[in-house]
Amino acid sequence: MRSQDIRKHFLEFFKSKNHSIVPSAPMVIKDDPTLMFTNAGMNQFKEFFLGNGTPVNSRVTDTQKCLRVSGKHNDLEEVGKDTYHHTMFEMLGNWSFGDYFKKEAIEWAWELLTEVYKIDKEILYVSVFEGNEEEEIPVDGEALELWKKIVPEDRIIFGNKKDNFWEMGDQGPCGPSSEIHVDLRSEEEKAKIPGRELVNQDHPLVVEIWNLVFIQFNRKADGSLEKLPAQHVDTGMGFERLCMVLQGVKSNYDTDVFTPLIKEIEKITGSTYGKNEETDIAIRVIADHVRAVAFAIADGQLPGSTGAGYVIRRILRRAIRYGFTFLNQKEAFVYKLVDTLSKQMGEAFPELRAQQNLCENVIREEENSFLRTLDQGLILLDQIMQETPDKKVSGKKAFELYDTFGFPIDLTALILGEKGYSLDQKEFEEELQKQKDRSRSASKVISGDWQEVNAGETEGFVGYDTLEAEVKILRYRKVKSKKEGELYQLVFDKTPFYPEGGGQVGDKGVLESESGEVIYITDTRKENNLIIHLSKDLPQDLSGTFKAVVNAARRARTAANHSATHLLHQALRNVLGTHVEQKGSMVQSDYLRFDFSHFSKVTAEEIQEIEDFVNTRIAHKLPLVENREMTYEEAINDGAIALFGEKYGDKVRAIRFGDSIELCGGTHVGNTADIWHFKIISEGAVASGIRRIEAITSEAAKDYFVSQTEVYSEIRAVLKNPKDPVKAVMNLQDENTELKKQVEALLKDKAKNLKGDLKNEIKEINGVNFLAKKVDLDAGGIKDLSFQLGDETDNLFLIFGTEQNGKALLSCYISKELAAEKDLHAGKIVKELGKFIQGGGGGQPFYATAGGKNPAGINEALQNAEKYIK
RNA sequence: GGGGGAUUAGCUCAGCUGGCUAGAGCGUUUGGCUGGCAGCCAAAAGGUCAUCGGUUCGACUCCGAUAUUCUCCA
Repeated sequence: MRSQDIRKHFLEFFKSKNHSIVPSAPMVIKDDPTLMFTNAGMNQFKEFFLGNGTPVNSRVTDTQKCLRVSGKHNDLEEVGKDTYHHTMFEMLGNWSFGDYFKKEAIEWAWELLTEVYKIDKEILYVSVFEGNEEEEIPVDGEALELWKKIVPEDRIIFGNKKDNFWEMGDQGPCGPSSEIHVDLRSEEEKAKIPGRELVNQDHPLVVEIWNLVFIQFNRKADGSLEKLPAQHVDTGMGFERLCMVLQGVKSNYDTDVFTPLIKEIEKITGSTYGKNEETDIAIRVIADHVRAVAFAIADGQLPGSTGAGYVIRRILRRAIRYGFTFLNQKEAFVYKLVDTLSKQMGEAFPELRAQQNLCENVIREEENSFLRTLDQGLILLDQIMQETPDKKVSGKKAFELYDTFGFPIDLTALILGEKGYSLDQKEFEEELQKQKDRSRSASKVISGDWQEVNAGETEGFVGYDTLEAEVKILRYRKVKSKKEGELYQLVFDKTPFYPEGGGQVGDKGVLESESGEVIYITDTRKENNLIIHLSKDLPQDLSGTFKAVVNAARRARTAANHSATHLLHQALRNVLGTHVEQKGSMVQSDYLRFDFSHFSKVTAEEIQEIEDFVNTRIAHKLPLVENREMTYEEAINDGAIALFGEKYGDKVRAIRFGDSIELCGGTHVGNTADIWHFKIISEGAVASGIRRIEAITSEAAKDYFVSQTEVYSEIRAVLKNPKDPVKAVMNLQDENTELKKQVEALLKDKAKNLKGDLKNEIKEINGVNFLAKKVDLDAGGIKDLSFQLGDETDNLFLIFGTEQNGKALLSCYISKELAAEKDLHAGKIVKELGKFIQGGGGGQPFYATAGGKNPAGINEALQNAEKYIK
């Protein structure tokens, strides 16, 4: 069965059991601070488990693209070494939100595997949670009884808390799980060791394929469990593993999910899969990683140096590294695989096809830049080896190479090994750990339990139409972090405060109690679909009704910037072409930032055209037309622009100004006239194929023009109001360089004369050409003069003194030969003479200077100089 | 968000613990030689040593801040 059909059959099966098929959520998570990537099928439904939202259908099924790069069962560094771990994978799942529970979940899972996919019942094992005495959780007897009806008891295994009790995190919904395992070993192997002894033992051919989680508890901050009012089912089946089972192969990489990629890698790199273990690992690493990276980029996540972008960069660099070392790829090649991937998976995931061009460009650029890093690192490593005669390279050195210059540690170890050097791995690990501890303590967040104040559900955001509302506090908690200190997070029954999202910053404002107490709301965010208000303090009395008031001026400026962002988007597509796609935006009160795909610099003329386009629409006073109750399809049919990598609900909000229609949850002005004016202040690149425009509107634009005008008039005033200021400045510059040249020539002339005069004053004393004199030159001039005289006269001993800005300066020059011959040291001499001018000094044997605060002593110092050659 | 590094000629970079009058290669210009594949030889031009401040007799070098950039960690 082809992988495409395996996926289809799964979804169809649950559709026949009254489940709605929903699309995969984006792999990159945008508005959940606790998670960077979707790492399990349940992520997009988290809000339903937490009770923060209600699903349209209580039965849902999907295939979810997931990314795992850390965690108990998957470390990035392990992927590729075996045949069954991945960074990016698909998770097939079926879900019940307070609907069916263990009975149906278990029976349907068995039916699908054995009757639809026709997997031999004899090779399947199931596990049931054995209970945990410490936490007083009983054995999952319910699941056990259900399984007993289907499976012979000798194929039911009891699992401990680690394997069979599922938790989302330290806090939140959790519950026991039942896993289905499959034994793919040969008959001989099975005869030697029974399959049930290998379940959960990390055997590559005895693997878990489906995990059925029964969510029935909530874990509180103190570690205790409470029963949930509604019970849920959350299942996940690894798509790639299922394909392995159904296609009768022994490795995920032998399924048709991976074979096209592997063939292409063989072709590009001229290597063969299946002959050499090192080569195989490299090929698997690349095949796996290119999927993860391409999907992430298609979801809008570019490789970068922070957060999710950094994870993507690391994955891609690992692929490059393996290609570099084991497949001898010294030039960019990973990007060439995107085409194959897009052909193969573009049907199930159309974003891949749409973003193919971008994916290729971004990956190629990233490859080139990393190959440069590697080159640089190789040179540095060579240097380290030269500086290490005992051939024992310290972990500190290797860490520096890794930490500061980005040179991978495994490459360091490999090269050192080849050259017969050893590496202190332990010290390296220690250094790494230190760095981790530093970072962790800097970003640690401690959150307390939610304290309920008023019961009830929250209505959510009501601030499209109003900036003020009478609200009640539903719950609050205290959060402590190094960055922000102690803060309170408050949840209201409804709120006019816009939470940070869709690129727009969260609102600020105040909360007024009936008694007149005022609490400042410093920011508003969204977590698991819950709107959270941040404040430094809590009101004295939490129970009453409060007036929540948004900072209106700030919101108005933000709204102007957000609406301008839409017009800018439209302008870009008009002026530059429809290949322009939004790749990110940041809408604040004082400026806006817009990233978009475009492959060349936007010219000054185009910038002008874009500004004009937007300002024309501002001048046309286009009213806001808002539709909050459209379906996604209706909006798209109307011509609305949706964003890749964005998760849309079943009802969307469309924002329209004239011909600009976008799906958007942000706040906007009522009429484009409220934007006043739009001005681009910068344009530049953020990544290959991605450009960034920064712009300002309304008051900020006014301020900009005012300050620019001020600077301009100041310049004019300084230049005495010339007709053409630009020409005036250019004249000044020309004149300046001309004068500089003249001064230089004059000074040279002067020095020449002075030099001639001084030369005549040189006296021979004891075979040494000696001169001690006060001159009127600065430190640089004296040095110049000294060396010039030194070039022309042998056996020279010079002492110059000068007064500069009320301070005394002495300098001493001694011909090199003379210094060596007579054992003279200018530095020592000048130090001794320095006491006459109340100062100190030093330098080399042949030239030294001293400074002091007593210019009156210069003459005395000069008189004393002669004794050094007597 | 936290740490580390870098910023020197048009380009790629040296310049060690403060003091050799800031250098090299490539490139540019000029002159000479030469029948090519990076032609050869000679000479010259080209630098606010990122910016600002501090320490010092003296700062490219040490310290602090800023900007830009690379990199690791979260």
